[in-house]
Amino acid sequence: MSGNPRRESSDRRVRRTRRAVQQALTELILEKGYETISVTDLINRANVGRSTFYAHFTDKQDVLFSNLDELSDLLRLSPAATPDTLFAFSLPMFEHVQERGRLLRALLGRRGSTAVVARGERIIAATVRDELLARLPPGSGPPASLDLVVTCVVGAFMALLRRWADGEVAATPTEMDAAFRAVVMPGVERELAAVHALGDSSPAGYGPPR
Amino acid sequence: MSGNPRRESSDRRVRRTRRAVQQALTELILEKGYETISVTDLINRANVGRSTFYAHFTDKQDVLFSNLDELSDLLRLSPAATPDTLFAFSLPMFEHVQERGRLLRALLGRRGSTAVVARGERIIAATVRDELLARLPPGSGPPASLDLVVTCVVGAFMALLRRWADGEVAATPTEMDAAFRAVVMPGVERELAAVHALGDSSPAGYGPPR
DNA sequence: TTGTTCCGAAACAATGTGTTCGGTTATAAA
DNA sequence: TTTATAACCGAACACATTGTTTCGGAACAA
Repeated sequence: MSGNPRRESSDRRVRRTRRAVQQALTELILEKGYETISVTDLINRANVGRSTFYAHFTDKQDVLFSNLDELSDLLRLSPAATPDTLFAFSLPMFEHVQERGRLLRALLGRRGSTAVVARGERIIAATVRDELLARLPPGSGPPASLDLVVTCVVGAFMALLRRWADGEVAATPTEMDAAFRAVVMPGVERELAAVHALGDSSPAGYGPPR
Repeated sequence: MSGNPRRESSDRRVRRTRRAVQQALTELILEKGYETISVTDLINRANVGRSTFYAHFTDKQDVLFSNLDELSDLLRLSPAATPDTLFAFSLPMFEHVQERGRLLRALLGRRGSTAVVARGERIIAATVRDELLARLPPGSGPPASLDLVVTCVVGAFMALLRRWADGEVAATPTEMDAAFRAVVMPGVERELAAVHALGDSSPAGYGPPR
């Protein structure tokens, strides 16, 4: 039993221990990738007793998440702060990933953690959903297709981000953002227009462009 | 040393053993999901000795792939067979996943195998790439943005497929296909038109829709 | 029938996980 | 400064998983 004591402890020893483990994790991620790291690796690198580790963290994943809490806040940028452009998160996100450098790239790429990707996916999905909802006629409820559109958009974005983090593509954040928008925006705007035209929340009017 | 002896053995015992293990795997996947299955689980369920298992397969993953070889062929449908409509694979794919029922859904969903998803991703990416290349002016080489577009499209498709396999969305294959096309096609067509208009392979003319 | 090949069982080393416990030491508070 | 306390270490433990090896016996193709 331990988990995350939300706030920093007053005892210097626990701060020391927690930081040592967290830092050991990021070092090891960069060296061998997240999945192959064992708790034994972690405590050796951190110079921390086994029992001590389990007094602070339940898991390898627990350490990872304790490191990612700050990041979650950073991801939650501009939910509807700029209501003029859709998907405002895209460019800042690519930029942020580039700045934070190797760690984030290691976590998002192929040798990274499924859990981190899933977490990011959830946060971005919520953001996209909110943005789209704000663009819909206020009266009607969310159209049935909303979640599918959100899934598409987030899927495309995360795929770009993952490939980019893997270094398989050489491009600037601006180029990545442009590619994302170029593929996704026309379809989304057309969707929004269709819903507005129908007035009602009846969403079945897709049909292939044919 | 064993791996996959491409063809069926003539020895009945070998066939018997391999099938038992393969079937045990699919049963266990449906019961507990792929990731948590251990080799020990497998040999207990299959009633097969430990040494026997390793005489036939190198790995848990080896068993999985031996089961999936047929599937790979099924995925490789209509690469350019119907040059009139883009992304012809989409609808048949959704339909196929629905027909094949629980096993494929279990493999693709959240509790499924990363390896399977990655494999499917690669195959579909190759298909999408070929389709788009066929639509480009024949003289010029592939524009630099091609791979990004492919990544977007495949990312959106796989995200839809995964969510659907997870049962989080109740929709028919036709509806899924329609959602996919509605989001993705307008942007892709606009891209293609842009490249055609520029005549040359210079692809930098994106720019956010602003 | 006969020689080959496969099979099951058991034991094995190696590695990892999560827990417990007694002794030591740093820390915060008095 | 003293002191009670909470955190630490390290070793040992039980347990699970993996992949290898070695048998005698049984099924198989010819």
